[in-house]
Amino acid sequence: MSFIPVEEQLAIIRRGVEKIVPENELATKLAKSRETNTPLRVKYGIDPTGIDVHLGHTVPLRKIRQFQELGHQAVIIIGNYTALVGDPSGRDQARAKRLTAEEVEANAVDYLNQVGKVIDLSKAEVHRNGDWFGLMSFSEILQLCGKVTIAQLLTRDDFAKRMTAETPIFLHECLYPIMQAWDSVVIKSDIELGGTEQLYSFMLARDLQADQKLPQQIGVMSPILVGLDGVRRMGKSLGNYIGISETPYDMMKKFMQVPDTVMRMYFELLTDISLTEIDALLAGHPKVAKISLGKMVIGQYHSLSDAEAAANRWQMEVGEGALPTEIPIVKVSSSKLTDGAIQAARLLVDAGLCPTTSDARRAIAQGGAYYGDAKTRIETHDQALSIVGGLLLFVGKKKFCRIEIGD
RNA sequence: GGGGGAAUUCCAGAGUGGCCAAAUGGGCCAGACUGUAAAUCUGGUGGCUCUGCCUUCGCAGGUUCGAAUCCUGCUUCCCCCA
Repeated sequence: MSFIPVEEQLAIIRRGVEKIVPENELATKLAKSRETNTPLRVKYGIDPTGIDVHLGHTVPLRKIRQFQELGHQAVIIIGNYTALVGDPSGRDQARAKRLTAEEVEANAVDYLNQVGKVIDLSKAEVHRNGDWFGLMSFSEILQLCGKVTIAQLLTRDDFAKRMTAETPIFLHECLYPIMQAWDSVVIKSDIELGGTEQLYSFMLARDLQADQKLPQQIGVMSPILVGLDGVRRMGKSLGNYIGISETPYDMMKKFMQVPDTVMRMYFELLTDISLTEIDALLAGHPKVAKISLGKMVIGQYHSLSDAEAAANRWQMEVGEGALPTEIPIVKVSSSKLTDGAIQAARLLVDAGLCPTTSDARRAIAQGGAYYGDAKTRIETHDQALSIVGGLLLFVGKKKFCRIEIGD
């Protein structure tokens, strides 16, 4: 395997990367790797705490794939032990729930399946950090802890914030960055990928590597991908994410909801097109650009034709107000009908479109409820609706169903 | 071990005896506008057999004609000192 020139590698690596520390060492490492024909070991750690891999995760994962394509060695760390602590990064509270070892392992397997959609797992090394942490004796742990001072830990941004805010920091959380850094020592990483919030751990890893007389890793940090709200980071708990296992159409709908302002970031971090092409797209109509964005990303996880179809369907159903192609059918018992009809508010609840009668009344009172293929507005909550073969019901733009009579 | 503070409707956060289903902001929902973006405007945001009724302000009791507000006990959480 021969490597392409350092400058070319750098250009690829720098794309969509917020910070490389220390920047100047990267070229040196790449040059040395090229001279000696030795792939760099590129580390990425994930804690198997959840199961849905979303686009936010794919940012560093895509970067790994780029490294793989450049001929370097991907090293994935499954943080089955760090997961027992919970990453304190970006959290102002300690994680409420602690996972059991079994849950963590099940998640890990699931995670790898999904990660395999982005990177080439057949060429990657996969380690579980429990493989080494599980074997450590208490005295070894003490020795490890002896390398870091509390003052150093407190310089970490999120700990500092929590100190100021007078929220608790638990002792085991302090171990998190140390564990993460130790992973780098064990697997002898040359480069570690992650979000910008990982800076502290990345630097700590350098210290520990130096302490062990190992070459020091370089941190390559991606910006945090913001979620659908365009403000907060994409995350499961915030419900503002696009999962890579979602259907093409669901993904498309979500892409179209994204604020215009984040399109550039999405293009840069989630697609491979050149910066010039991005500028060209953004110069055109934002809606067109957004559709292209959606298609490009969806195409990475589904077929291009599926992506195309999803875009067309969106245009039809949302852009042109056509009836949805997939309408869930809800059966309503005939025993609830009086002369083949039923009160509107009650029907909305029975159909599952509204959680409570009060909610249904509200929807109707505000003109957000419709019925029939022509989407006639329901006027009053006690309006009697005759149920004939497959009556359509809508509440707002997003909730709808077709009613069938059943017993 | 000692001292102090706090628990309110999705979140933050007012409310210290009746005018409280509970201010305000955020979020969310619906409507208008639109490119189902943003911005803006309007309305809504405990439940119900809905001009009224019922259940809510950590839990359990109590005082009062009347309690989110007062008292007692309990639980949980935070901070400080050691």
